[in-house]
Amino acid sequence: MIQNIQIQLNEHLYIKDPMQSDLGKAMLEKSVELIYEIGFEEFTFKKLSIDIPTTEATIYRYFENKHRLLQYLTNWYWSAMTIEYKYLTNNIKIAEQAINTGISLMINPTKFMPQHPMLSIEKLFGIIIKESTKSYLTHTIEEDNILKIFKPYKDFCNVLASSFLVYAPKFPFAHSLASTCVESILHQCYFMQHLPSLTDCKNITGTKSLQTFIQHLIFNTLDKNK
Amino acid sequence: MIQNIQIQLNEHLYIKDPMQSDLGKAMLEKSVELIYEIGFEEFTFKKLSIDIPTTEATIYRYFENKHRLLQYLTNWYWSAMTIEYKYLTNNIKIAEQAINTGISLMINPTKFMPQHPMLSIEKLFGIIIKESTKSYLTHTIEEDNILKIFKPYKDFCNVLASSFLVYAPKFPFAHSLASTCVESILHQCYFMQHLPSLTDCKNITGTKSLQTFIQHLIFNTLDKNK
DNA sequence: GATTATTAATAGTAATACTATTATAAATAA
DNA sequence: TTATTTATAATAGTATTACTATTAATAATC
Repeated sequence: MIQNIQIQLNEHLYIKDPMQSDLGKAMLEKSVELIYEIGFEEFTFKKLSIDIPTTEATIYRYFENKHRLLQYLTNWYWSAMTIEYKYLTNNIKIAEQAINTGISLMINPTKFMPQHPMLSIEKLFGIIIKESTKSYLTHTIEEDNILKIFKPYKDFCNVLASSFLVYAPKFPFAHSLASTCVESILHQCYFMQHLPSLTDCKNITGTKSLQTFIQHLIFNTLDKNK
Repeated sequence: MIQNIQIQLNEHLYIKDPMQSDLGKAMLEKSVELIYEIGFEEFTFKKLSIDIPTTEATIYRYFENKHRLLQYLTNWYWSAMTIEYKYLTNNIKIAEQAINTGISLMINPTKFMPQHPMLSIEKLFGIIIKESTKSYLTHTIEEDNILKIFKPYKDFCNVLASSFLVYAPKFPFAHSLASTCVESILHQCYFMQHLPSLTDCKNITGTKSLQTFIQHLIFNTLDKNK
């Protein structure tokens, strides 16, 4: 586990860097709690300002809108996950083992990621499961992409795809499989909680069945293409 | 292709059945066009009322809110898809062939689904790709689920899962694989259009590469469990 | 033709998303 | 030390959104 690493994020995500002031840090901390509790649609800067406490206008001096704040949080998450994955697989020579580590990390980020003094990884994971697709399923996707807003998410998918290619160098769909796995894990977690008939995985005993399913998906697909 | 089938939808989706009046039908037709054009976040009943034309309050007499209207459209889509899948695979004895039909249908609904006098399947498919997850990633998920709002989506996943089980009766993750495939196809379509580095599939030549990827995913996973 | 029921429009309100301007505090220079 | 600049936050707004109570108009039935 890595500690005390300041994650440098895309400066288009904020107007004023929230990490540079106590008030900004409070915005991040409280926004994670509030979005986790009431959901992104119900979340407003007015409500956040009451929790901090500060004024609505002050939050607007840090973030363009609530959407950018969500992108800030998802960027932080995927940046941290990429660092953690690289760290965890650093001395692993066997590709299969690296991939399994990646699956475990994605399913149980709280077990692997270091505790953060400000951001609750558990709540952040909950936000990633429920809200993260809303950060790119928007009408501003093209502009945001030009600003490199989705780079951390792409980076994570890319390091995962690279591990797939070490295991099966001729596999022609490494990137598609990586993004499918990332999204599938998040979806299956959501379905386990809220729409259990859409999954065979159970929440009990540490989500071991989800791990098995994703292993099936990845290794059976890759084995035919080794 | 099936034609002239009136799809009966869950009555909790609307206050007044939009299919029972010309004004209601105009709401459905114009909402598909408008959501397709400007996206669900920018879509409001006020804007829709100008397009129809009618008043905002009148639309509220048909739908509780814009969220229910989105759920109405996604329910219509998955109901129609389930009917179409059952029709297309009706006389197919070979499970592999049925599954391949399902994949084709999901990737190219416009090729298989009958033209609809009111709803543009092409635009509706675009809405499904970009907006459909927003119909269940909400804080009202539990209440909505009790009202059986997600039944058509579950039904489609279930018929797909059933085909998987005909092909590989011992496979323990048929439902997870079905929901993963459905979501993966929609995601890969979105990534092809907007974030191509997250996929290996290309939009050109009729999305054949996506078909190949999903076939890989399904059959390699199922083959090991036959 | 009168009564009842259905449906749509008018006219609102509270909350949301945002911004221009002012006030306050901190940092630096004279 | 005081004056000046700079950075930061609060005040006080506005336009839009989401929604509703009430009234008006139309159609159906007695």
